[in-house]
Amino acid sequence: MRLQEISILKGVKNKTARIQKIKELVSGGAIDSQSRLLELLRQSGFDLTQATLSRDLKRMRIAKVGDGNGGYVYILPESARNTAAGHVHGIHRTAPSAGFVSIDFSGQFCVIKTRPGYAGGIALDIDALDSHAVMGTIAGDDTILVILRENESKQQVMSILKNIIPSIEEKTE
Amino acid sequence: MRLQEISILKGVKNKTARIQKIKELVSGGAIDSQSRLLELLRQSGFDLTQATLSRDLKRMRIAKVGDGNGGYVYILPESARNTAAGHVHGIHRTAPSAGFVSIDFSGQFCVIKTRPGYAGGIALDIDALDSHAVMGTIAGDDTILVILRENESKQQVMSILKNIIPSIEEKTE
DNA sequence: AATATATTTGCATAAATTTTCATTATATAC
DNA sequence: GTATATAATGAAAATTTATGCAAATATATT
Repeated sequence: MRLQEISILKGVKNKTARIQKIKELVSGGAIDSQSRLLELLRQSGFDLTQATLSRDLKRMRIAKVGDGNGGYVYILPESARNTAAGHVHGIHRTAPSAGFVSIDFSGQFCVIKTRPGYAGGIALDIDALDSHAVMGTIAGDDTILVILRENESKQQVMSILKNIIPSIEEKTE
Repeated sequence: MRLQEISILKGVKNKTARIQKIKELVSGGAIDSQSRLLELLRQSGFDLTQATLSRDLKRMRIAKVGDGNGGYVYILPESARNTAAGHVHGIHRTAPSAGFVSIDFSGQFCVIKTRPGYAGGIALDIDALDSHAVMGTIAGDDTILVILRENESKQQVMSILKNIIPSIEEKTE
């Protein structure tokens, strides 16, 4: 039953999970080559080759750009605007969490409060993650409603949101 | 006088002009490789190698991304957001500079290139400044002609335009 | 003007990325 | 279940992109 077992393992660490992990790693802002990303994916238990990774990145529209400091960095589509020339800063580390105030769950809804004016920007960042767990967002001026897919746990959503709002961790743990 | 001649040519087609041309070509959205871009640049009279082009793109933070249709496209930093899957948003502040591509001066004229559709909006913003230095603007779809008053220096005009296009400084190198 | 300093560039090559091809897995229909 | 079509994947080749280095050019200083 060797083959069977292997196939089960592959089923667990499937494409969807891998894609999600790639998003997480890339949004961290510290990936400068596919080999590096591959390394990290393998450390997370994913088994794939660089060829597959290249195809994933192509489909996900993840791009490699100069980081303004002599190196390169991989970025998620929506995050690209942060890299616009003129912002001396690195890639994602800056503001997304600056406007964050609180987060709350109720059923399949998640309500995020922000400082006035920040809701739109943060909602865009959430959309940029393009997570399966997030069905959509609606942003006002200081509130974001995140509509989740059924069967997605709070924990799962939290770990996704952590990518753009690092301070969530401190606030909730 | 061979060397002399060459240096004169290089002076004419200098880095600044090349950078600008690259922006124009890339914003056209039909570049899928550096060799293709190199080809077009050469057709425009620029003489450079792929190595230089690679370094230009790195500095300009131009990125290559999957085009969602099996191929790749090079994109300008600001354009990156166009590649995202469409979601409905409430409020989102977009800097007026989002559509800005390049700026050039010739005598009392200033020509601003924008991404398609942005010229009108940016021209409105320029008009709104109601600056004495700006006599008037004429906008097409992706180009704005700004007519300046005599005796107004480029620097002066630049510093005025910076109010609505903060990234001008870096963008024009 | 001459010298020193920094920047830009091309060439050759290295490194990274993409694609082709063959194979295996997954889903669909019967 | 078996057969057929579709999609995913790895290995290696092909292509594309990045870089070390030296020469050329531009910039600043005296």
